[in-house]
Amino acid sequence: MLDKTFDPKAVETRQSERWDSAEIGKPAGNGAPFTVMMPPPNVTGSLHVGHALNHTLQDVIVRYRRMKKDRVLWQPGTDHAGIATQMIVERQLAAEGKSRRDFTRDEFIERIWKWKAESGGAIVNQLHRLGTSPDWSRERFTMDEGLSDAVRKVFVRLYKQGLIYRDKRLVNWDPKLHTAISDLEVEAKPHKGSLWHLRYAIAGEPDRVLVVATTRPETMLGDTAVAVNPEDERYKDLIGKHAILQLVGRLLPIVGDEHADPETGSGAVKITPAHDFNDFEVARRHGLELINVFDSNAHLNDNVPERFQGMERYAARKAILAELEELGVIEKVEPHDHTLPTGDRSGVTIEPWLTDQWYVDAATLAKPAIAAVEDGRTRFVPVQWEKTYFEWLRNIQPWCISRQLWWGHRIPAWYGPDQTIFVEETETEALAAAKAHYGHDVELVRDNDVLDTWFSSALWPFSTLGWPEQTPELTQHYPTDLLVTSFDIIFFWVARMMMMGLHFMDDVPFKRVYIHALVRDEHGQKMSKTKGNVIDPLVIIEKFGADALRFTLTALTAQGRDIRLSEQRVEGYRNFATKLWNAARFCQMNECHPVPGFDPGSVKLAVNRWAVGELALTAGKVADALDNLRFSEAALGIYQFAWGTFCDWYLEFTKPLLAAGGEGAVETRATTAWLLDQILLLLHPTMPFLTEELYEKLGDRGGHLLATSEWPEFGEALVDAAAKEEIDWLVRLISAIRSTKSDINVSAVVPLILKDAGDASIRRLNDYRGLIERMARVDTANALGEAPTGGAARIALDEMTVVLPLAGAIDFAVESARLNKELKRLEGEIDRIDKKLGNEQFVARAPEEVIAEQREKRAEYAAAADKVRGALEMLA
RNA sequence: GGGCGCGUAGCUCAGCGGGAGAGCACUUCCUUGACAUGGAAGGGGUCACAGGUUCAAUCCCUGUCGCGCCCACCA
Repeated sequence: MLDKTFDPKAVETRQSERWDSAEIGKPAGNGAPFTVMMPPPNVTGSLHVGHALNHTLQDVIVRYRRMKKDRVLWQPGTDHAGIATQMIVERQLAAEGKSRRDFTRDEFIERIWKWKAESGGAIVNQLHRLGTSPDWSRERFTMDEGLSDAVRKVFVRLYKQGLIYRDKRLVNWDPKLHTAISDLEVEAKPHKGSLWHLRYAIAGEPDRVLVVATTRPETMLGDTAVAVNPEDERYKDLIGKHAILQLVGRLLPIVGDEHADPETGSGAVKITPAHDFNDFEVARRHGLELINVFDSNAHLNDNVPERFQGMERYAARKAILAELEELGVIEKVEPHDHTLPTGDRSGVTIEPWLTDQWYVDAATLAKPAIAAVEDGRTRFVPVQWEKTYFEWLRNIQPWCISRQLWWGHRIPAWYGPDQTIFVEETETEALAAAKAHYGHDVELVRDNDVLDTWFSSALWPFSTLGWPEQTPELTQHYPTDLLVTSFDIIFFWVARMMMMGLHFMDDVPFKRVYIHALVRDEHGQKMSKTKGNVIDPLVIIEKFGADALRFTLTALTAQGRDIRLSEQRVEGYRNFATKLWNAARFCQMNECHPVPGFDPGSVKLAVNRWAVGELALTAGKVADALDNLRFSEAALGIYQFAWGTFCDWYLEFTKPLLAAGGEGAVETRATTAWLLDQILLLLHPTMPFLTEELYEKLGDRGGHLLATSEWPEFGEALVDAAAKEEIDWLVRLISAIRSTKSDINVSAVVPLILKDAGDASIRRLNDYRGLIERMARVDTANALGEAPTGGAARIALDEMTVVLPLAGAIDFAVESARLNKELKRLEGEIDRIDKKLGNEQFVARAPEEVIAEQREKRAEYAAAADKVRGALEMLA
């Protein structure tokens, strides 16, 4: 016998172990391949609710496809997360009073690997708790040997194809982490700053001054020009002359450039080509000098007057403003709201800085990636994300892929004595190439930088399948079928996988991309550690069970809206698990055991024919929802059937049939067991633990659910229109009786029931209502043998048998309920029209005939309402 | 400055061209045997607002208001 309640903890541990030993994640069978690439979580990560959502959705689909007998591969793994991981270990060192610089590069990397071995796998274990079922035996890490090999090959090929190159240009420099970062890793943070208006003297024009506005006075030391708009009448004549930068005694050419907007500031703008992306372009156009004034810490370097050298950037600002003040050239200072570029990892303000870095020619790689979505080889769900994707790819900038870190894939480039670059997969090959180039052996120095983490993740869909080897997995599982991820990494990851996949595999990496919502906190804020508003899925699992969490996340996943997770919701769905558990318990107590070879098409009783038909419809609905990635629809569909149809109606209808015994009971037992089984199967993708446990306990099927069952598919054949009509009628009838609570009905019916019963246990009048409900069910169940005609029905309730002329009462109940409803609707309409006619705006703006029409409608409704009232009175 | 999305019951949210829904909360009742993590009944909604299209609009179109997010080099 099953326990009285479902105990998730015990079940989850046990079933997890069963699944692991059965290796349910391994691709099995000869079905069509179905492949899903797990977005590799950072090794530094710990399970947050976003992972929980992401992996639940994938697991739902993957389990569903396995039940459909596809050959499913769900490829798991973790990402080495360059900066994040290095930061963790550096923080550990800092706690010991050391820094990365106290170690050699190799020692430091050794230390990170050690950290990974000890605590890098936490997230994988946590995913286990959720019941996720990827093929753990194929788990990969972006820095493991095979994937690193793929990274080197890709880098070398792209370099030789001219799609990777080294360039000196402005990068986003993080002065705290001492590395370049890509545009995507820069966040614009709002900042309340000041705008300083400064007067510049003009060389040879003692009477003129030029006012220039800036938010960053400290960069003045690197100014090499002032730009004005060539169309700007105020300054046109100054073009070609020079402004005087008094601080350093430098002459700044005044150039005419479109970049200067006459509407903004004073219309004249200072040009600092080495520290501003726009100014850099201006300098290119006008051949201006570039003066770099910062070192890697964003402290002033030797290119500035000695008194400023070594100053931190904000200290320098103060010092410079003080001097300007003294010079009396500050025209005015305005408060100024703007945004500051901020490093997403370090949180410090990013400095545009002139360095040599490696770049990917993203614009070229983007073209096929755009085309593939345009022609539908890859589809986004929901489709509106395609717009975001296109927008970004069509305006894509070169991708800066080098990072001045130690943890990551070291760039396979070597420099000769004269700085000639040799890009090869190994040092040996580089040396050979150098020998060929120079004609003799030379010493090479390897590039110190590592690659952006996203470079290796971009290869994930084929590198994990064994590329560059032509493995059977690669042939069979690429392109993959589905990628499930959230919108915030469409650019970081999805777009780049598209580019790399198309370039190296000549096909899209995935046919569908499902973009799910972000899980937010109760205020709709993105959850983050710094805000301290994180809901820990492990705590939820502990409290309500993994199934309840999974079901909640699935039920809340509708398109186009973020998820605000509440614990109450999880609690509600935990109750659903309990409900189902108890339904199973009921089946067990009533000896409703699965009958081998049971044919749902063969049942005879109307109630059973109805139930199997409803189940078939539900199965179709759920499958359709899952096929189209409408997760909430799938979850709620099965919920509704299991609780609303099966528990609330079917089990109640059939209680008397079971009690009566005979052939009807035999058929009903078999049907009940079968229905419960089908519910378990339909629910399995969302609630794997509960369903697996019940499946195991309710029958001996010789193995776990995925191995020994199939997804229920019945088509329309099981739907018996006559049975459906009959039982639906009963359901409506009973509902109508229930909802008719007027004294007349209760008092009209109850005495009839009680006349011959005299049951001493019924004491209070309020009991009557419960009795009616019960009776109605007994009645209908008994009536199932013969078509309910609305005539006198036999009522059996325990030992008491009452014959009563229910028909009149029932008809009355139904009719009055209908009329009441109709009346309510009509009165609502009248109200609505009255409000409309009372609305000044409407009366003022609507044409005469529209108003007349409304008046007419009102009269019609009023007349109809009167009729209904009359009918109700007659009934009474 | 562009783009996307959202405003449906007290709260969190599904839904959608023809009967306004779920979970939780609330009110009343129910220890009869699957389940009080339950059962039954009920209250509560001009589906943000205003126009338009339609026989019919919460749903489609336009505008307004409010909210959120993404992208963007404006001193």
